[in-house]
Amino acid sequence: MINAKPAPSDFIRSMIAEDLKANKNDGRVHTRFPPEPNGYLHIGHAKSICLNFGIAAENKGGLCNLRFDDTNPSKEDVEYVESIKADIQWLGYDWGDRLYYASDYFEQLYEYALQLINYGKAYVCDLSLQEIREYRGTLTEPGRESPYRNRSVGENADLFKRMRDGEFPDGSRVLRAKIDMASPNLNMRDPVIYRILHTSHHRTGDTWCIYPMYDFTHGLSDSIEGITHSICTLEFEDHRPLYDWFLDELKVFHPQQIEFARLNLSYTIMSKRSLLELVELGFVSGWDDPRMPTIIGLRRRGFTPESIREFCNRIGVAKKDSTVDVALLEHSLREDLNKRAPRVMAVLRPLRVVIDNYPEGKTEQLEAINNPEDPAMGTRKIPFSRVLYIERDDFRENPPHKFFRLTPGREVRLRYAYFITCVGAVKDEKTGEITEVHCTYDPQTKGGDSPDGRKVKSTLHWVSAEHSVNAEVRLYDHLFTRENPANSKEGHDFKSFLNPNSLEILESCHVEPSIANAAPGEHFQFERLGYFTVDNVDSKKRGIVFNRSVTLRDKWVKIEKAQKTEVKTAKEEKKLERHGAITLERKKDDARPAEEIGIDYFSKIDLRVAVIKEASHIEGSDKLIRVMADLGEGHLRQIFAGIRSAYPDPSKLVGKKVIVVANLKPRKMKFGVSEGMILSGGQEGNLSVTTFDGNPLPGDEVS
RNA sequence: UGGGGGAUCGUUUAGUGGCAAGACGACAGGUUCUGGCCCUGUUAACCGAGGUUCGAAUCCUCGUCCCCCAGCCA
Repeated sequence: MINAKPAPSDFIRSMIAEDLKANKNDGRVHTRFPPEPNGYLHIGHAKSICLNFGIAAENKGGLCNLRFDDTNPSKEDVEYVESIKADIQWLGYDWGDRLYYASDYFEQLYEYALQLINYGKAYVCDLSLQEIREYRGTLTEPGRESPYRNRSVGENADLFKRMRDGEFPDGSRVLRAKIDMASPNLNMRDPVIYRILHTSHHRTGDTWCIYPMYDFTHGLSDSIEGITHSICTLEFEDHRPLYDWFLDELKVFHPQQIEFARLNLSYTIMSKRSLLELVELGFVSGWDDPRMPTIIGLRRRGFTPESIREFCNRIGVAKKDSTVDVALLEHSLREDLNKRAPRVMAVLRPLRVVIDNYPEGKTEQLEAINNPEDPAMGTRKIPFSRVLYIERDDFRENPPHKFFRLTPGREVRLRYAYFITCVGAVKDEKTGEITEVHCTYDPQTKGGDSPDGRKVKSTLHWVSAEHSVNAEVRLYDHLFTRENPANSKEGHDFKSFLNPNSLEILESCHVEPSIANAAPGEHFQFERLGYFTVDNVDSKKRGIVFNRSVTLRDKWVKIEKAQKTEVKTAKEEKKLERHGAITLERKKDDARPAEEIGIDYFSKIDLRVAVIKEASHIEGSDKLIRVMADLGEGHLRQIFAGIRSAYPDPSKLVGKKVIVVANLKPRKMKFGVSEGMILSGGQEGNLSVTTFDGNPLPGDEVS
């Protein structure tokens, strides 16, 4: 049973509860999920699915239909119909025998249209597309009535029948509702309800060459199916008067339309159009690319239906536009997989470890717990031998502060195996890269505990070199670098924020032998790394492939990051102060003196490498230089820098690599908008910008 | 400048005239054979200005800001 947890409460559910109390609709609750089969379902649709099917499930006798809104054959396809059905089922919902298509109602819809004509409430209009637009008026001016508005009922009926019979070409005529061309609601200015489209429909074939529009179709389909609550997204709010108008004029059963805010997720996009673009332009491998917010993409990535449903439960339903933090989605997955995923050991970036005092050729089978969260999942055996692999990240020749892992002279635990002590490291003389680490083990610590109560500061995962299985692992990160790529304030195209590091493929990973034959879709926790799922597309072809579904929360990366920014800020703080460039605003109640500004503020400063493409003096300013800088964003930024005194010939700056504070609020100046700040320092008289000699790329983060 | 909607911790959602609550995040600590899980604590909000009231996030007035609408798309 879905929704075992207490049902969430929201304004829609309260509304339905009120209706039930008033015995509206004879106590029936009947919803529907009405996708248009013109694309794949995404997490935003999941919200709607969970809402509609959820409400039906929560109410006694409640039902939810699946109805395809297939009124535009030029965009729709059976491929999408099938994928949508599969996705809903995978999410765990069941429409029973109530699978419908708006196209099932075409004949009845046609009759309704004829009825409207007979009531004098609809007319055939011969205006062109362009003319209809002109006659509609604007947001502030009323529209004008079509010269065809007052055709007789007989003529309208005749013309409409002939439209159906295919006598007229596409675009030559439409059927319009006769409402009010002066209505402040544009939707009520004689909306089109039928258009001519000589296009084959994926279900009705060539039976029809006229197709009904959404507004006409949707409400009447709801009515035909006896839907009590027709739940849709906010943008249809101003369509509600029209929804109501059709039902009232035709005097048929009148469902209630209720609108809620669609889901937006940080670091991704949700519009079908944009998603399609990513697929068609090849920025992703397909609708099922594990970085896509599509249901099929999330599924391939390793999300479970339970985690998605739980997520939908948590985000709530309201009318406020919102962007949910993707961290909440990730949290829901971790929470689910923590309970269910078996733990295994896998080494992604292998470093060879030789246990010098372990007998050559010997193998031991050590017992490991499958899931500490669920003892019922039992134990398994894993092979141990003299040569092992550990994670490269788990060894440091010169350990930073708070690094607890393996380092020369230090003893650590190999999970479920032995304590080992590092006695040496082999380096590639040319590159300086560590190629092998030598250790000794303490036979007394077999199983991972020391009889003398000795403690170690960390436990490492490992695999036996000889027994491990090679695997490919794909690491994913957010598809976009911006929280809200779709609506950038600067008006950039969402594609300019694609994250170049959203996919990293690791080909020489080693996993423990127990999962050599894991089935596609199986979930595991790779201890200390994250949750991984066997890829269901590429695994068969080329050996086993794992997708990283989500990382484990990781305190060490936070410590490491904090250490880096500490160094960075200590250096940069001075420069910024000297330049007098940044005044950090303190909160009202913040009692700290200004000189004790917290490190948090500085960790938010985004320093980027930029190449200066143009530099020129500005007429009317003896201090500023105007610079166009490339930060690798696909466009140049205009920056005004107060460095003219140091650069009488600004062209010297062209081609120089400099550091730019990239995340400052664009500042309007007399000469234009300044989109950043160039780091510079020095005393009066020897001021200069900070430049680079190495080979950093534009947009590289400076730390 | 017309119409329709919306503003509560960083994010999200409760609270509808009587103690501003939870979740995620962030931060700090405890525990630990996963720097995971778990536990504890800290941080942090009613868009603004008036008014009504013993008492306002909630009711009233006037503002401000944000979203949607000018497809023969849905």
